[in-house]
Amino acid sequence: MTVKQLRAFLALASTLNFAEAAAKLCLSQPALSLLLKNLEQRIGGRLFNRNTRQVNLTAEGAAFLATAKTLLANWEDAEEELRLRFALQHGKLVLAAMPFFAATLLPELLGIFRQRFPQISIEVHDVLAERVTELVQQGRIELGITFEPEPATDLQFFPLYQDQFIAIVPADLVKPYTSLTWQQLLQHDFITLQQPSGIRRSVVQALAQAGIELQVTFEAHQLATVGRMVSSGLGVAVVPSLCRQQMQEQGVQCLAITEPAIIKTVGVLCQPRSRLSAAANAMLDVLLAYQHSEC
Amino acid sequence: MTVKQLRAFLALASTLNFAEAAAKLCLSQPALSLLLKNLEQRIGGRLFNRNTRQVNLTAEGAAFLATAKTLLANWEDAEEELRLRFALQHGKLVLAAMPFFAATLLPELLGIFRQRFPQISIEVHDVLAERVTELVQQGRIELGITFEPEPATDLQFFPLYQDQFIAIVPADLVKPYTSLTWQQLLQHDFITLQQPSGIRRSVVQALAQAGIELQVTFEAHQLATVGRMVSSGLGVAVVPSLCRQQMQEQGVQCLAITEPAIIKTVGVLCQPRSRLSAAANAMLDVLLAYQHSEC
DNA sequence: CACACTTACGATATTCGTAAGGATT
DNA sequence: AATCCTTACGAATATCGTAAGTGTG
Repeated sequence: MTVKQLRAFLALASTLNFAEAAAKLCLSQPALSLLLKNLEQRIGGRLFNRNTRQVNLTAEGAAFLATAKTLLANWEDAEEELRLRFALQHGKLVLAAMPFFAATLLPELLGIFRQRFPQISIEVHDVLAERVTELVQQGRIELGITFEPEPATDLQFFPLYQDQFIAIVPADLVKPYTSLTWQQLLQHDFITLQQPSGIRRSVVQALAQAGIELQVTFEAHQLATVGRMVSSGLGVAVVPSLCRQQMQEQGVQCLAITEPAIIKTVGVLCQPRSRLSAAANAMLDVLLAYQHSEC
Repeated sequence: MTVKQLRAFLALASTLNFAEAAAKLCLSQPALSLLLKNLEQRIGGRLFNRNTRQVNLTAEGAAFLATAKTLLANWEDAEEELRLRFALQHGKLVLAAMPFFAATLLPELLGIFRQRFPQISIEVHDVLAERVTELVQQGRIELGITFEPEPATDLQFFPLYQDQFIAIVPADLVKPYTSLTWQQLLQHDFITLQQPSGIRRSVVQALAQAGIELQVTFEAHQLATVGRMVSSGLGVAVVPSLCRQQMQEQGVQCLAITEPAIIKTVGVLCQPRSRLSAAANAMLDVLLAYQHSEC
């Protein structure tokens, strides 16, 4: 039984008229007639009762109709899914990254990838760490750059590097320190990102473990804003070390911070490599290559 | 995407060798090569990574493998089921019959059918004659065994036999009669089935035509009950001759009845043969064959 | 007699197998 | 050099569309 035959059956079942059905199938009406005749011969019985004046499903045809519909639907869905999979290889890669990463290291990495695979277009979702994980789990993106998550699902996590968070303080607050303790830092007003931020959660969790409760004076939605707030002398903040350059450009001072140090692993969350598209695999290679060059 | 292409993909995925896979498919090896090339072109990417020395699934091909297997399995299962249905090796037949018929002749006929077509399951609705007709008209059953209805609709009626109703009387009421007239019969208390019964309606109608009004003393819902009532000496009754054996087993006497004789045609009500399923057609043949053997 | 499905037949397109070509070990 | 996939090309097959045929209302 061929796909074409099944299409013919369904078209005729829906119209009960050879001419109409043939038009739907972009076939001449005799061609449809033959197609159906061959199908009926193959399965050993009539699917339609027909004379020159009317066409009707037989009992067997009616019983087969529902089956046939799902058969063809599954067939076409599978083909389309496969085609989409390859479409990624041909043209498009979708990934997500935490905003601070998307704004710092990612552009450079994308540049390297693009140089090697110029025919592949890339869509970047710069969304909060939690949302990155969600998108990967939902299969809406192939690669997500985020903090190391619980190793729960069947997803894989490839570490990229370990980020030791740094303190940023106003330039006029510079002292002979090369590093600060949290005790010293918290003598100043504290500025953080607003609630769902992965950076903020990391800080709060680490401090809680050290028995320190964080008092927040100012909150903002974007790191750039936090940087400006610090450079304006409103207070101090803590950010991933990856943001050092960006912060320094905004005129703040960066200092290591200890007791406790906050160290978070940043990496790539994705399906097992074998299930990734060729494009995603290539991108993952680029990301992990960066890691090695760093060592 | 054609069925043949999918078969080619699966064959090659299982062997990872063009020559072997081609042999499986009863094709030349270059033909398989072309088949796969066309498939890959159609879906826009490679399913196998191959050089002249080895063949391997791509990530996309591996992901598609499971899908492809179930696709083809479903396809072939559906086709086979349909084929079996036509070959009467599979399927279900739903029929209805008047209770007195369902309880007398029908089991024997079902046995004959089942012997010939053991793979077809049968659902019997033993319901009142009126309801039998309804079910056929509604298309909820394919065959209905009932009294000959008005020749109204587009349904067909195939007569099976003519039933001349008989009187049943208590054993102690036996007289030298071999038959009774209604006048003689109605000197005794009369027992019938309750109102919607087809048997009762037949009797009432026939008597009305002869100008006789029926006085009913006892009513019951099932023929077996009527039989017991008669054998207990409560009165007399009239039943289809088909019930003779069943009645005699209950210890009543059966006598022909005349003036008027009540003769009703019993047969099969159904759609025109061409609209029946193969199974229903076969059953109809069995039913009508019984008729001929009877003559 | 008109409409709608089927059959017939010639043209086109597809598929196939044989033979030659090319790449990898 | 041997093996195995790919490409080339002519032949067989299948499919299609036009036109004629058939049956039903």
